[in-house]
Amino acid sequence: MRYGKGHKDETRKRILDVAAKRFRKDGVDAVGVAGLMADAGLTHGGFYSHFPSKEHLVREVLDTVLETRHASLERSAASGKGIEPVIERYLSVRHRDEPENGCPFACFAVEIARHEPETREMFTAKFNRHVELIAAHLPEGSEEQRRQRATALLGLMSGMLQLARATPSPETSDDILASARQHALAMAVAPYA
Amino acid sequence: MRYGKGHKDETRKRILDVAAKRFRKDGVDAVGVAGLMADAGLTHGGFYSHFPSKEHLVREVLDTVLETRHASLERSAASGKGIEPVIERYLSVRHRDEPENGCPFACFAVEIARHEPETREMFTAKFNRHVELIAAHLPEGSEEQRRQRATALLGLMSGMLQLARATPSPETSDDILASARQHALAMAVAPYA
DNA sequence: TCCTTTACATGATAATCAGCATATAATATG
DNA sequence: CATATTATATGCTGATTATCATGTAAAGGA
Repeated sequence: MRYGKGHKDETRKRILDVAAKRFRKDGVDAVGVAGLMADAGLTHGGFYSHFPSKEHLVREVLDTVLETRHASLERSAASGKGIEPVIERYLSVRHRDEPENGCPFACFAVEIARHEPETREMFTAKFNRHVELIAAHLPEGSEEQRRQRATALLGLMSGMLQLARATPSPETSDDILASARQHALAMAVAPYA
Repeated sequence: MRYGKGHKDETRKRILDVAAKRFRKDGVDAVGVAGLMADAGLTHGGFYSHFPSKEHLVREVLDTVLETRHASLERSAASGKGIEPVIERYLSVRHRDEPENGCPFACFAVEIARHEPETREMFTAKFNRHVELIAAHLPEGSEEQRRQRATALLGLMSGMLQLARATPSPETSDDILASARQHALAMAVAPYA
């Protein structure tokens, strides 16, 4: 059946949104095309008129989620409140409990290492841009020092968020988040030596 | 055909070893029982006389790899050379390029968050024990401070190793490892404030 | 009003998955 | 030497996978 103008674009965006959530929540491998389309209120066959393959969808999801994440950080940076609120939000209970809306670095880093070079290069380009943005808002140190500090900060936060998510006991998990916040904030405000 | 004494135990261990490597290299979901058994020089049918299900294998692999890792850290600790060589080895090019023999925290943290509570509790128990062992070899600070520092250290190293693995450009990846080493070593020798 | 276009549905494909039932062959035991 | 045992192989199951070919119905243009 034929639908009104712009209908296909809306549908395509809906598939992307659903995939972006489910890939982060359940993992790329665990999400099938059929289930994905069902979640979007469609049947599986139509998928291939929107995306040439699942792999293409994966790359596009990755791209948009990284882009969205970066834009969000830019807004936070523009607010002029410094990096602390960003860290607090990243290592919050809410972010731990909502991976489907959360950081793509934490969700996809391990998976991406196994994807095609093209996908990995896209990921790295966005990663570097993200690091630069964080570095620009760190106090003290040379540009290179701040870039390295920003890289370590992102690695620390992503790694700790994963560990907090893996831990079933709420108290232990909260402890991990608390340790993470403490060290991330310290790392953000000043270099070590 | 009937084999000599101890043959089945050897075979079981071989399956475990192959799985431990392939799960880390390719991810749990991407590894099928048939392929696993083929890699062990067997056919798929015999698998279920060794393990009741793939899920049981996953848990056992996790258990043994975490145990092996812990024993390795204990040996390093017993050598009396401090924590620095451990950090250097963790954030080495070799460890980055050989995930199949590497740290289970870095490989499995994201996957484990999606597994059954029982599996996650086992993981957390071994994680805590590992943190305690690292903490015991950190200089300065109260016991609680060192525990938190050890947690952050493990999160930092695991997160950075993942990012280094995701990065296709060798130079950029080496940069990430260098940043990680610098900050991990600083975090290890002294508290922040 | 008719006809073309198109967004999606339906149903089929071959491949792969975990899991299981049965067959086989060799060894340990009598 | 005969027999019972058992580790693994073979081949099946039904479910699920990604992908594709064809069908259908409605909107837009004539």
